[in-house]
Amino acid sequence: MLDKNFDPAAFETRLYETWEQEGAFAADPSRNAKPFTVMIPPPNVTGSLHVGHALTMTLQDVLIRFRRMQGRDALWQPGTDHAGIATQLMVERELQREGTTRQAIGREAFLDRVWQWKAEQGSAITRQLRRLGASPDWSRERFTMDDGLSGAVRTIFVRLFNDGLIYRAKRLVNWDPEFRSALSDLEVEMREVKGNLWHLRYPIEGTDQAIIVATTRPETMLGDTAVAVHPDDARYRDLIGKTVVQPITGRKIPIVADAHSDPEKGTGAVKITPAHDFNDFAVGQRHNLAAPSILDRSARIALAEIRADCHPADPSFLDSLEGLDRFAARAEIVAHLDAIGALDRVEPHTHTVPHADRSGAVIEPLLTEQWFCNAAELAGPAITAVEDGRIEFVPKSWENTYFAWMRNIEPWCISRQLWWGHRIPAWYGPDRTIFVAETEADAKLQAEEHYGHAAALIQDEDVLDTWFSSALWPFSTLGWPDNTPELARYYPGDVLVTGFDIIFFWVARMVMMGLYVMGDVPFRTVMMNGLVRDERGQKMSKTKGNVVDPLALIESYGADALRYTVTAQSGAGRNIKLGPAMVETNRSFVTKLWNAARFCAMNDCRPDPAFQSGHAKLPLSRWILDAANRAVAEATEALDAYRLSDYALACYRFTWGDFCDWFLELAKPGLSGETGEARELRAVAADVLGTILRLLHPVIPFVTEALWDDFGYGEAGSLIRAPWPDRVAVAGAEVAHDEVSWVIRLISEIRAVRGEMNVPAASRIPILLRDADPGTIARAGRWHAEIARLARIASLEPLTSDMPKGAAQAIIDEATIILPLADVIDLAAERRRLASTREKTASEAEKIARKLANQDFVARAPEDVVAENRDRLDAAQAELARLDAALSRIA
RNA sequence: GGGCGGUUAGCUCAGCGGUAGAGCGUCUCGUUUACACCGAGAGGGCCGGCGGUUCGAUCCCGUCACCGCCCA
Repeated sequence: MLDKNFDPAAFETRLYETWEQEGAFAADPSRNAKPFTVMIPPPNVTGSLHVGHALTMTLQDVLIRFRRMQGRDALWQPGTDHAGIATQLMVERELQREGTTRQAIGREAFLDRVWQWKAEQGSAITRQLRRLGASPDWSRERFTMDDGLSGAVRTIFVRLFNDGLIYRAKRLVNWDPEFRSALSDLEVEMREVKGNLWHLRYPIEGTDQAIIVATTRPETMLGDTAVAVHPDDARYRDLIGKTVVQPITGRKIPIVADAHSDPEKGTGAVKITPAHDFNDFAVGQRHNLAAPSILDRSARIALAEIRADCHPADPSFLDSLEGLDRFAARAEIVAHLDAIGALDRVEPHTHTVPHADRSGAVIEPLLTEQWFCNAAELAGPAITAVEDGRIEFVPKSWENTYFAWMRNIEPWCISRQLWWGHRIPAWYGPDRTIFVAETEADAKLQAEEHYGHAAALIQDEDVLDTWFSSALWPFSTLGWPDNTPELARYYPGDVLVTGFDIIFFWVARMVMMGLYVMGDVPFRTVMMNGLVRDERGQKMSKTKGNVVDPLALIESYGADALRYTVTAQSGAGRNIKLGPAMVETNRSFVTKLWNAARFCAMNDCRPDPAFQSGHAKLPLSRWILDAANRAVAEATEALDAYRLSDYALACYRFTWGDFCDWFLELAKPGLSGETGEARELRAVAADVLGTILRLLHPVIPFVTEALWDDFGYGEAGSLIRAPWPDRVAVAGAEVAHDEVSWVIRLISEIRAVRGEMNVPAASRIPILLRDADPGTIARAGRWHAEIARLARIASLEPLTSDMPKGAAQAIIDEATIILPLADVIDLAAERRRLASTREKTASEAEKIARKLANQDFVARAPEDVVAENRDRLDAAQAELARLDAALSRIA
């Protein structure tokens, strides 16, 4: 006997271990089956499961379990990403607590510590994925720093370098001064910050005039090499070409005309600091300006590069700035300018400031030598692949975002000044000649050839952007560059599921690398999932304190309830709102299924291998089997089209609305006993329950597998591999459908009238049918017991004598249902009820009549639409007549 | 400033040329061979505004408003 409620804690771990131990998640390249491949977007190894993971991983698991049941050789490739910055930060913090630093212990010892950390704590997220019920092939788990994957990184770096697609250059990059590393554009987050617009007076040489420039970053003025005005700005036309004297450094700099300067903003004149601003850098290039840096790698003032050109009025002030933090320097400079009368005014100003998305530090554009990847070149084929449909986005509108970014892609800065990551396979000779090779030995050979003798080489200190290795994931995990059976079979994959927030990190770069290395796209479909928000639609954040912990939700309501909730909420690509209340609500569906099964078990509805659903005879059997067919079709179509919420809802409707509310209720009395009919009903109940369990397994794997086992549909833990249900031809489905639908409508009508007339639930009333066809009367006779029970009536017979006094009436098709309620009926209320129904029907009829009276409609609308409206008008008018008759009877 | 998406029942969302839907919430009734994490019933909508196309518009087009996101 099953417990009254499903207790997830009692099943989840055990079932999961059974699956995993029996190899149920494993792909098998030797199997003769079509593969279905999903590459997990590898979560950060430092991460722990958040609701975003819960969403995207659930959706992937639904897809993979569905295809696995369809008999596909399903590979869901799991693993984690070494997350250079995040992981290094984690371990550095540990060291800090121990009172040491990575510099103090050295690179090698530090890397040992990171690996140690990874061994001890790097599997949190994979453990948590197990709690969620995710079913990737753990035996193939990979880590981006594994030997094989690291080898792939080196091989591809060398190949790209030799093809001229990777190069070293001194360019302005996004610099994280806290972390002291370059970052890519994508790792920078623009945040709105309240600041000031400082209006500064720059004297014009040889006059007593000054030009007022507006800036949000006064400290960078030390590196100014020009002032720019708009060429069409009449206010400044005469000043173009003149020289101004930078108030602190005394450097003489030109006023240049450049369209970068916006006449509407500030004063229309801006100072140009090429080494500390991306726009200014471009202006500098157009006007051949020098680009001296005035900040070091920790964003402290460094005067070395400007010393030579300085003629400060106050040298001691300038000297006092050396080594100051940029924000301290800002305060000093503003105060000094104010003191010397160079501060015109200060205007509060909100502007966007780049921040490092990991460390949170304000990004400093800094001129440094870095490795770059020519992304524009790689983007070409990646754009074509989406244009010509080799890759499709779901929903399609995301393709625009992809195109927009890809068509304006900037060189990708791939070097990071970190220790944890793939060390760049480049070595420098004594004269800084670069030798790029997969191994140091190769590099030495190259150097020997180059110099004519052996030379001492020093390897580049830097490592690669983590996303460089992630971009190779779809093939590096399959053994590339070796020609493994896995690579041949599982590349390209079928679908990549991910949030739109990493469309550029993941999708774009994997497509570029896949095409470059493999000559083929990495996946056919990109399914975008939305962002998870809290119950009020707010973005979750630690500072807001509205973060929902999926593990706590699993703890409280079970993994199935969480999985069902996120799946049902996940419209294609839209944001989903999630909170405990929603999961709690959806848990009731899991409970409902559990209880329906419990009821079946109590009535001995067990799977009967001899039963053939196609041979069912009872209309009720045929009706539910036919409805099951429709549910199977709907669910399958929805899954095929990646409409996972439609899939979840279709299963819900069928299970709750058809199976529980009507089939089980109508079948109840007929289930017991040893008649053939009872046996058939039990077999049908078990058969349909089996279909439901299979349909729902991808989304709620635990409860379905527990029931599968309990009912003996298959061996313990075998639902995960059970075949996906197919439609089964049901004899007489249409007739059964008409018949049972009529019964349902009749019961519903009677219930509605009872409800509105406040007939006590306990009172069993007789029902009469007026004007009913013989067929209807026969039907009513066949279903008498069921109707009597569910509509709580005493009898159901055709009206043969006079109309009883004080009766409520309702219309069903040609017949009028009569509920004699002489004692209890409120005639006025009944008249109101009938009149209101009449009103609705009349207005409906009038609307259709008006439509049909329109000659244009009749002439131009498709014939079937016109015919349909004629039918509807006939029906409405007939019903109207019956309602009028009913009304006149109680007038 | 450029682009994308949204605006449908109190809430969350489906629908997307031809009869406006679901779940939750609300109200009423209810212990009847599973389930109160339940059952039965009811109420609730000028489908954001204004134009246009069409025989017909929640749906297509234009425009405006508001909201969200991305890129400058």
